Amino acid sequence: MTTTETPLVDAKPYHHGDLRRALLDAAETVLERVGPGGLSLRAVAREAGVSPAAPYHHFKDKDELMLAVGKMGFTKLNVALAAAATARSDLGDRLSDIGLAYVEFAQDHPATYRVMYDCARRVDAMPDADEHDKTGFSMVKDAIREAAGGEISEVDAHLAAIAAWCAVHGLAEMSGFAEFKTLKTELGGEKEFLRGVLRHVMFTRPRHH
Amino acid sequence: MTTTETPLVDAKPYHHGDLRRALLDAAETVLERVGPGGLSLRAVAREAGVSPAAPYHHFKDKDELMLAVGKMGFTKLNVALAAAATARSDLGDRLSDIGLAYVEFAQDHPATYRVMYDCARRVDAMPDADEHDKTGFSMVKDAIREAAGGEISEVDAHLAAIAAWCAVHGLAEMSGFAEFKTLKTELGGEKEFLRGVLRHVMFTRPRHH
DNA sequence: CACCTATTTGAACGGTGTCAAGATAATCTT
DNA sequence: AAGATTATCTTGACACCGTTCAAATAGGTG
Repeated sequence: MTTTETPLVDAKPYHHGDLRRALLDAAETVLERVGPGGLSLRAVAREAGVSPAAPYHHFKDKDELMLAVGKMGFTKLNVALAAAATARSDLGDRLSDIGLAYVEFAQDHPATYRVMYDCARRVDAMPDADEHDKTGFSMVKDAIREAAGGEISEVDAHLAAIAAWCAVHGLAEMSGFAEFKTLKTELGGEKEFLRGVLRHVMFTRPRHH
Repeated sequence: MTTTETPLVDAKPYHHGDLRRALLDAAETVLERVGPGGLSLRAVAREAGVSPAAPYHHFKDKDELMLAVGKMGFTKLNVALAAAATARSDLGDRLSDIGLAYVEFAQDHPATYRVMYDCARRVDAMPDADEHDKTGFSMVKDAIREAAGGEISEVDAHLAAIAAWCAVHGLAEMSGFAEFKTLKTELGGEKEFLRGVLRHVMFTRPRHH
């Protein structure tokens, strides 16, 4: 779309063969190896087996590469959330299933998750963040309406969805903190701890009636 | 304590005069000027008017400097929270007053706030994070018990406090997102938006009775 | 074939974190 | 008070980083 309209099948356009894709994969590999702060564009190029200047024909900037990585991450996250939302929801309710999947995704790909939100913070840089968020967001909103049994106003559903999103994001970033360790063992495990917190987070009716 | 036991009054020990303090101040200045990603140790030294190698006699690493900056930030945050917790709480309840102060602190010092949690994530690097968190954390817990009118178990109060902390942290990081803009104007302002979200976040009784 | 365009390389520039050695100034010992 | 000691700061250097630009290379087109 942007540059060469990469041929969709067996993409091996010129010298290397879909370097753009290879760079994205290399970036994710290096990312989870050395963490978000230690990642260098040169290391990504090294991992992909090309010269340090090669990436500049596929991404105008290091930032643009990171942006693409973040976008990929959001796509994967939404897949995981959709899977959790459509699974059978007998044990917990759907809302806390989604929240659990969210936190577990962040725990499984911590560096990628960090890059995702480092990108998302720069609004101008993510013009179509709406598109990505909306899918996850609407799932949460639907689950909230379902949990409230229809007796919730549109704006309250929206606020509750934002609250849930914020809380789960915070939990994703802080679930590893040392202060929570004793409580986790006390409750019998990581998952039980997360469910416990989520039970408090995802309340659907505001106080003050 | 660590090095020279800096004389408490008129601290101008050797050549420059309490360079450690000057470096911390310079770091905060540069931080809020160029953002957390763009901050360089050399720029901090430049701002303080010393050579690039000078900081290495007061901090073993760039990381150690950032850690000290983060610690300072947590101290300031706790001051702000304590002020909000002890103020008259007629308009909103104490819980949402604290949450509001938290988010506003993060909005006023965005780069410092980022450094704070970048440090806090590395648990090994913040051995006494407990000390700092506990003050803010116990305030939240007390406010939760107050809001629940005493009919809340210890573990539920703990979980609710964690939930509130996570949610407010998430809100602090995402309150600037573009998706929330229309809702903000619809609700009549930033503060009203924040109160609205916090009303959903800080519920004190979990579902499933 | 020659031509053109996209891709990749190589070398270079300024900036960065960090360290070793030397210079400088405050403190300690006598 | 004078010399020895120690802490502080500067200078210079190294490797690495992001980025650019001219040259080299290779696929597509006539």
